Parts: sequence; structure tokens; C-alpha cells
Amino acid sequence: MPTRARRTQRRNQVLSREQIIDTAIDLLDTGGEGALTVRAMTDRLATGSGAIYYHVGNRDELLDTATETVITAALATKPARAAASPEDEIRAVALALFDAIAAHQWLATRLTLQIIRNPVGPVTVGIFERLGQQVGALGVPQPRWFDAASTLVHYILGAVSQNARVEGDTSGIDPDADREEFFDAASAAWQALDPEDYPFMHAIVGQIREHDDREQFLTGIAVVLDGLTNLR
Amino acid sequence: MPTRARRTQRRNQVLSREQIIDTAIDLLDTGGEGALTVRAMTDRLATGSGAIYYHVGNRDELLDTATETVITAALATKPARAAASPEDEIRAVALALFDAIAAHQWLATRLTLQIIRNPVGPVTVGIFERLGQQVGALGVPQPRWFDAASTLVHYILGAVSQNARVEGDTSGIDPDADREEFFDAASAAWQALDPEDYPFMHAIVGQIREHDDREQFLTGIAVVLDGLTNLR
DNA sequence: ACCTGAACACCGTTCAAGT
DNA sequence: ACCTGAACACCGTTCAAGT
Repeated sequence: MPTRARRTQRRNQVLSREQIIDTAIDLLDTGGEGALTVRAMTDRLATGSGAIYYHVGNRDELLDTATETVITAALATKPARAAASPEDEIRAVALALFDAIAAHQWLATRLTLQIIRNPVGPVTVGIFERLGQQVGALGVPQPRWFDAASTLVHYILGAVSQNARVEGDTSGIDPDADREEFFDAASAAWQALDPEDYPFMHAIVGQIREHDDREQFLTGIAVVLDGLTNLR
Repeated sequence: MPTRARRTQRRNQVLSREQIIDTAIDLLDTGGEGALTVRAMTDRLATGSGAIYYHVGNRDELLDTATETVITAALATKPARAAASPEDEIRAVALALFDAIAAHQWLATRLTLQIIRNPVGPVTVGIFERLGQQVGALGVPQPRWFDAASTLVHYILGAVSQNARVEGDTSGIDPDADREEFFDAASAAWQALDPEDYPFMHAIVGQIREHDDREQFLTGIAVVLDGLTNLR
């Protein structure tokens, strides 16, 4: 009769699941997916590998839980105050995801993976519900709600994933300088393409150089929202 | 003076780079990214690991080359005949990518990865050029070409990636039966969600069950195209 | 020039054993 | 109940050596 749970555990539980997830996220942020090794975890947490497996099952589950933690936090942004338009709500969610992936590069791959194989988890459901609740107010008729929400999710996740920066090679010292160099090299390469075969790339090199990822993302959302308005 | 290259090589070159890439693609298609191991390669090709490294550098490069091969082939679909509309052209490219990922599940992750870190390679450039050439005809003004093409690429790759099926667990015997079961379980889980908290998910369970991925994809493209028309 | 295959450093995961 | 850490099977990659 467990009316009162055994109060003193055998030993102080020194390792919590939460603690494990937090250091996992830390390792991922610092060195990308490759840096999340069981041994790196045991070093940081000063335990044996068994201790980790006692709490988390396996590496893949750890990755999924880390994803869930970050995304849930990102979605927890308060639904704006009172009179926000559906467009504003959608933009808020989209930008929250954009920023989450900017802060955690490894998320891009993992997020897609989770949506593919765990349509029932809090990540997939959370994103769909949050965005989906707005499409009605947007003027989309009921029978098209799923189509509309899917289009939004596809665009947002696609854009956000492709804006993630290079993973693994976080070895480079100054991230900004890296980005500059990266772009210089890319521009040069685009310029070098045969204009006969690649007229479009030639026409837009300048635009690529000057564009701002976040602004372009918002433009894309505006395009999709506009299109959804005409969905009958 | 190498006016005429040494005609007889020391030994018949028995292993070609192309051959290596082909078996890599085969392994990937059969068992997902996890199945592409150097040892599996040496078994299939009856060589030592060194032979493979002589031709390809490393595993990551092999994965990239495989991606390049498949995507290039997919894009090589002839640009429809004469009078195709820009919308038709875009749809043709989109569906080619859709089908490529359907046939090669591992592509989803790898394609995004390549676009992120190799903006200069044939994959990124090929996709952008092919789609981009149409946005002018669509009525998008020059200064917005990059925005328009990006929106298209983001949507298409997002949608196409999220339609990829579960990787790794190709262990299940009958893929169709699997899909059925998978959907039944998902539907049940969605039904079980609290309708107070998840009104949208409840409203669309039926739509999810009945929808067709490919059709929905085309709807999404129509939405984006429609939105692009108003991009000034 | 092209290939062999042993060797190396490093993985994720398990499990008997401890407290 | 919670943790330890040696052991296992398996990785990707290198490299001296062969032809």
C-alpha cells in the first residue's frame, strides 16, 4: 500500500533525465550532431555509459528528446496579445522556428526527421495545431484546412532548414568572417558559370549578395499567405 | 612527351568510380543511410577498403556524389516540348524531385544538406537555374527573381522532404501494409488528443486519412505560384 | 597506377557487478 | 533504484606493402 512513497531513496539520485538532455543540447550546439557521443556525455557528466542508458534508452531517443525540448520551448512563445491577426500569429510561429534553428543548427535535419516518422509526437502535432488554428480565420474553407496547413508547414520547414548554416565545420574561428568568405567564394563561382547555360544564376548574383535571410523568409510567407487566400 | 598516353595500364582497372557510386546508391536504396558502410561496399565489390578510398576520398563525398548523380538524372527530364507554360515547367521539375525522393528515401536529408553547404555545386545550381528561368515568365519583376526562386525551392524541397517515408526501418516486410498500419495508429492517436487543446487536429483527422501526398503537393505548388503572381 | 588488408582510433550498446 | 566500467561488435580511415 503505497499511500506514502518511500521517502528516502537508496542513494541520492545524482543524474536526472533533464540534466542529460541539457548537456546533450549543449554538445549539439557546440559541435553539431557528430559531437554528441556517449563518451562525451559521460565525460561531462562524470558517469559511466550505463547511467545514461538507464535514463534515456539510446542515442536516437536522446536526439529526439532534445529536438522536442527545443521546439516545445520555441512554440511556447505566448500567442501574442488579444487582437493579433491570423497572419501575425503565423508569422510569430514561423519566426520562432526560424530562430530556434538559427540557434541550434543540428535541428534542421532532426526536425524533418521527426515530422516524417513521428506524426503523433508533440513536435508535429504542436506545429500543425498552432498553424492550423489560423487557416480558418484566413478564409480557407474547412475541407481545405489540411491542405492549407500542410502547405504552410512545408514551406516554413523547408525555408528554415535551408537557412541553417554549415554543421560540423564549426571549427572555423570567427563565424562572421567565415560567412563572408563563404559568400565571396560562392559569388565568384556563380560568376564563373557559363552565362549561356546559366542565365538566371548570372542575373541574380547581385541579389544573392544583398539579400537578408530573415527578410526573404518573411517575403516567402507573405507569398504563401497570399496564395492561401485564394484557396477554394 | 605524352603525345600518346600510355595505352596499356599496368593492370586492368577493375574498379571504376562510377561502379562504386552505383553500388553505393543501391545500398542506400535498400537499407537507408545506415546501410552504406565501407565494409558493405567492399563485400559487394570484392575489394579492400583502400581501393574505395583510392577512388572516392571518403564516405561523405560518396554520399554527396550519389546525391548529385540521382538529382542530375532527375533534372535531366527534357524541358517538355515547345509551348509549355512556365507553370508546367515548374510542376515538371517539382514532380521530378518528388519522384526522385520517393524512389530514394535517403535523398531527403542529403539534398537539404547539400544545398546548405554546397551552394555552388551542380545540385543547388541546377535546381535554382531550372526553376528560376521560369519566374520571369511568371510575371515576377527582375529585382524579385531571387526571392521568387527561393520561395519555390524552399517550398518544393520542404514538401518533398516531409513526404519521404521512414528510413532505416525498411525491415518491415510489406511496405504498403506498413503504411496502412502506420496511418491507423496515427489516426487513433490524433483522435485521442484532447479536443479542447487540439481542435484543429480533430477537425482534420478525416482529411489526413483521405489525402493523397502527390495531389496535396500539387495544390501547394498552385498556392505558391498564385502568390508569386502578385509579387511586385 | 591501382589495389590489398591489417591496424588504429573511435563509435553505440550491453551487462554483470556493485551500493 | 541507480550507477559503474569493462567488454563487444562495429564503425571510417590510413598506410605499408604488393603488382
